[in-house]
Amino acid sequence: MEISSASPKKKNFIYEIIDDDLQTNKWKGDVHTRFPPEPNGYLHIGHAKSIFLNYGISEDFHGKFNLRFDDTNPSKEEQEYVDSIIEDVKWLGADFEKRIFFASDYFDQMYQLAVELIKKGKAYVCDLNGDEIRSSRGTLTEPGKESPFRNRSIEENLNLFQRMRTGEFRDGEKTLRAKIDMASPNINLRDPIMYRIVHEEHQRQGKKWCIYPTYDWAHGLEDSIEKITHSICTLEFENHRPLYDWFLNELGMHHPQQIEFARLNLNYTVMSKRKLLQLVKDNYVDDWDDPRMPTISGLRRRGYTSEALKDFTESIGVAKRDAMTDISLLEFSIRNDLNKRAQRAMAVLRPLKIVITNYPEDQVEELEAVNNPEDASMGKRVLPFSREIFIEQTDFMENPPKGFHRLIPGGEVRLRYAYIIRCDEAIKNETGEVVELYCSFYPDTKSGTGTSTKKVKGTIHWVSASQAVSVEVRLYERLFTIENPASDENWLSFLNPNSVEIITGALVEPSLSKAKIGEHIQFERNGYFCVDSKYAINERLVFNRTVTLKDSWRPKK
RNA sequence: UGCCGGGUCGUCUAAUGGUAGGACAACGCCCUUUGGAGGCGUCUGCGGAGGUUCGAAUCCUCCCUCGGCAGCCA
Repeated sequence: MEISSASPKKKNFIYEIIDDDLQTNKWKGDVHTRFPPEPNGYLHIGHAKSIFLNYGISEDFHGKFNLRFDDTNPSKEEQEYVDSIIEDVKWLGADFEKRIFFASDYFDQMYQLAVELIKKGKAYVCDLNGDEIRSSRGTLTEPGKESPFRNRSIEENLNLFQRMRTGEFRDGEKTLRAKIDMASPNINLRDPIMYRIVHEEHQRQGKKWCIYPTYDWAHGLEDSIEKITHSICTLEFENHRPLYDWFLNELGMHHPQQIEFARLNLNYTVMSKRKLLQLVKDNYVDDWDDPRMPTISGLRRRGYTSEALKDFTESIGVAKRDAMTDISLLEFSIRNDLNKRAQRAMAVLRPLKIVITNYPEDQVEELEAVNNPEDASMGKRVLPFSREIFIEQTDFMENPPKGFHRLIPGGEVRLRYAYIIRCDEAIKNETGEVVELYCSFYPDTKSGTGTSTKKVKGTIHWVSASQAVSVEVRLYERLFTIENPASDENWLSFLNPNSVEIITGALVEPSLSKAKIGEHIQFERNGYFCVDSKYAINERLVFNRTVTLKDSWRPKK
């Protein structure tokens, strides 16, 4: 636990801004942030960065944090997304207490404020259609043309706007626009649209409305109504800030400060909701929570912990420069976390049978194994050992490269927690494939006895044949084969065909038969795994590989 | 040809006129009954050119370069 000080330590440029505001008493000591997702998809790790940033600020400065759904577009939003977002935000540990809000609950208020703007002569109803508005907006280098409806009387605007609301017009027939400056070098200020007509049922408001506010009009109002002090968003809204400020200034309302930071980009994946939706809809992945997805739900199912996600977002920092973060930083965070909390177990992914020829036929020994060498309080367990065991196929090589420390013909290796064995004979099938090993063991080399005079380079994991439990294991690789798939319009062609490998004949030690859904376990020498929540049928266990162990072994030439 | 915002090790990020540092990655070595973990070490960076200054990543000028913006999406 850290000692909280009046002025939290400087973490990034946003903390500096807030520090200054506190110094100058700009907000009378208040710090109030929010996370404002649109419920049009599942949250991803980029959202986690924003959530931890906003929630972290509220914690560090003893302020408040709101969860607010920016549900202003009924054609894209669904209740399923609202539910998943609430679950994910809670799972991340961002405590919004009772402060969960919906922009749609402010629609009446927003409507009244729009009327107010019309009365000030700062907004007008425009009859131009979409094409006409676009063509009259001008270009990046040329000013736009003023709408012929720009100078309607206040009375006419009031009347028309009211009739827009009551459903007298068809979709797209009219809009309400702010009257700002069609020649502004900032295109967002060229009489932006505040309301559009959409005859569509809203997931929370039903058929109450057929006009819906646009982001630019709505967002500042939402922040203002909730008395947000620091409205933190991503860089692409930088050009919208003058408009955010314009609306709030004209209305003379509480005026939060918008601050932009660079969104998270991770290599070898995509982060836009549109692309993630396409992966789901077109069945390139199983669902939003597919363990290969960068979604919060996907990462959770994959075995990531919220603590690791938080640690990751803190380690990458917050700044204004566009960045492409290497996935290895994320992997470091999860390994670091799981190393401390995951119980160890023996699991053989691709079994190779060994018969220990000098071990008694019917004998079963119980060997003691530590559950976590990092944490003695996690205790010990018992492993059965017998004449027939399985080891990893990759732990035996007939013609090993230099530096190979595992089993080779005539070579010796230690079986973790058990004995040192020697490989006497490799049995092959008709195609020359090694299918079984005959080995002998040295009785005085039992782990923990200290009676062994032998030294071996390698220690390998194993499971006892008769007690092992058969499970399914899913190994995941990066979803895309290139670092930045989003930069290519043929991004789907870079999907990794080997992003998941399903192994049905893996064998694990018997203690794992009691493993619970979501439990994190390290398969020694293999990686961190997590009991899957979806694929398991009946008694069958399915393990997702969260991440491999760091592997410093490189065959020398 | 417009406006806005950026450019510091391979990656991410500090330094706020005073020794360019950390983390990840990589590579060595040590240790190890997980080729895990841990320990030690090495490597590599201020986009460029001028200027101000005793002193510049930091201030000024110019250049180069990258990103965003022309939805009735957010």
